[in-house]
Amino acid sequence: MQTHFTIDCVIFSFDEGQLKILLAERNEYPYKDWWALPGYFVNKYEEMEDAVARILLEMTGLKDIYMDQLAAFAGVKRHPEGRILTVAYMALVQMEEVKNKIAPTSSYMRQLKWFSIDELPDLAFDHREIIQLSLERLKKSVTYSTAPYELLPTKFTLTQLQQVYEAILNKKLDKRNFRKKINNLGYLKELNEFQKGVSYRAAKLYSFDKKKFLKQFSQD
Amino acid sequence: MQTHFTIDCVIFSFDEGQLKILLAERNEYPYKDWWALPGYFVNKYEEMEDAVARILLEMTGLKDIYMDQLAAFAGVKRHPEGRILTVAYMALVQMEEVKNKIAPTSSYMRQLKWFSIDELPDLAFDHREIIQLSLERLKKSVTYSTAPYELLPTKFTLTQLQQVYEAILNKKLDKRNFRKKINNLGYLKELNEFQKGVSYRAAKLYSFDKKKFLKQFSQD
DNA sequence: ATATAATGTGTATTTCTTACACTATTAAAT
DNA sequence: ATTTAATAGTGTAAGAAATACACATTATAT
Repeated sequence: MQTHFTIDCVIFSFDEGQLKILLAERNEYPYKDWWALPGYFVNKYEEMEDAVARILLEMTGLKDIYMDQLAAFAGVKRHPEGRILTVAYMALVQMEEVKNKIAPTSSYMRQLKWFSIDELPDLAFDHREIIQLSLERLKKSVTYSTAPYELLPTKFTLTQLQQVYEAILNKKLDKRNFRKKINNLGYLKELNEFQKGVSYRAAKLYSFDKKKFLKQFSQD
Repeated sequence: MQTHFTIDCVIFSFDEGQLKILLAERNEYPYKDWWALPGYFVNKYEEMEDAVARILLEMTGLKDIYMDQLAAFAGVKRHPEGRILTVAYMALVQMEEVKNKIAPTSSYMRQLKWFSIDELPDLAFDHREIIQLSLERLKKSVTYSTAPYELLPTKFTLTQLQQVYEAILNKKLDKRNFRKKINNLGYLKELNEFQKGVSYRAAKLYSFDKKKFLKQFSQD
């Protein structure tokens, strides 16, 4: 009637035109030496969301990360020593902000590494299934959540935004149609700034107006 | 590092043109005499889904009920005696099938009663929040899940179907536009049967072709 | 000056969404 | 037999959104 209680995080970022997930190499049985989602036990007097924030801070060095609960996984056979219930969360970070952090190690985790979502290794426990669910959730929410903008820097080009959409939806989009749609969203701000450091025509930068976004979706 | 583990069910049905939820009157502290979602502890060696099925059978007398996990609720302060993690599920039943069951009672539950969703009593714990979430989930999924058909008898009229949509979406729909859309779904079967026992023109009956439905949604 | 690599733009077609009102059918009441 | 009451069932036009599709523009590097 009691169960162990952990949280696991599917931490996404966007880099080199691809969605990536941060995985940890386990240094503990079961599944020693396997790759797994970062996660850990929730403390007795700790709120679940605080535990997620704690893990995210430990893994990425960042606070106030976008997070969204996916589901609870509680299979009796998930762990050989009896039920360990895990609540899976999805988190989104900007690669720029985490790239230069020193990956922490610990007794139970040998290293952290970003994997492209189409080059994932074999995974411990039911973590493959959790990732599958997170990808579906991300796909469904792409047009009515802030997800794409959580994955991009605050100033981004429309091409970058399109690439994020394409990575999440896992299909190519038409450039002109995409821009037409984007223009009608009403919560993107065209800046008077341009991309720098590229050896070709610099693209205009845009920013995301979260207030306007929230206003739109609160009316429905 | 361990927690109590329960499941709670938001059991919906459709009756008298309204969505209804089955609630239990508690006979135990805390929240003695309050109304609450039906739920109970998950046994040590019992799969979570089996526990849900067990509760649903107990409350409705039915097996093989549609169920869908909503989310985990794990607030430290949910229960005065310490964390009780609950995984909330949404279930959908046909009122006809449960109407004549004898509502069970037990030491911890005084009675069961169906409440219309806009006449809910005060609720124990965070159950109001759980119901809120279930309503939003139901709304989002109405067009791409089998939800409307789980709430209706196997043979139903288009007016009944429209009423279910209206109850879920909480708004009136135009009859002609609704029927036009429904006609294009491709997974409804027009039967050569008519409503009986009404004192006005009898409406044609339709049935839901789950196979066709699944085929359509597996291609996306 | 030229080559390169990506940016940025318009139109025609089709599909979907919305708004809107009357006739048809059945049972019950007279 | 006729009338009444209640719901079933039906089409069209206008507007909005989605789709398919190709080329001139601009900044940098050589």
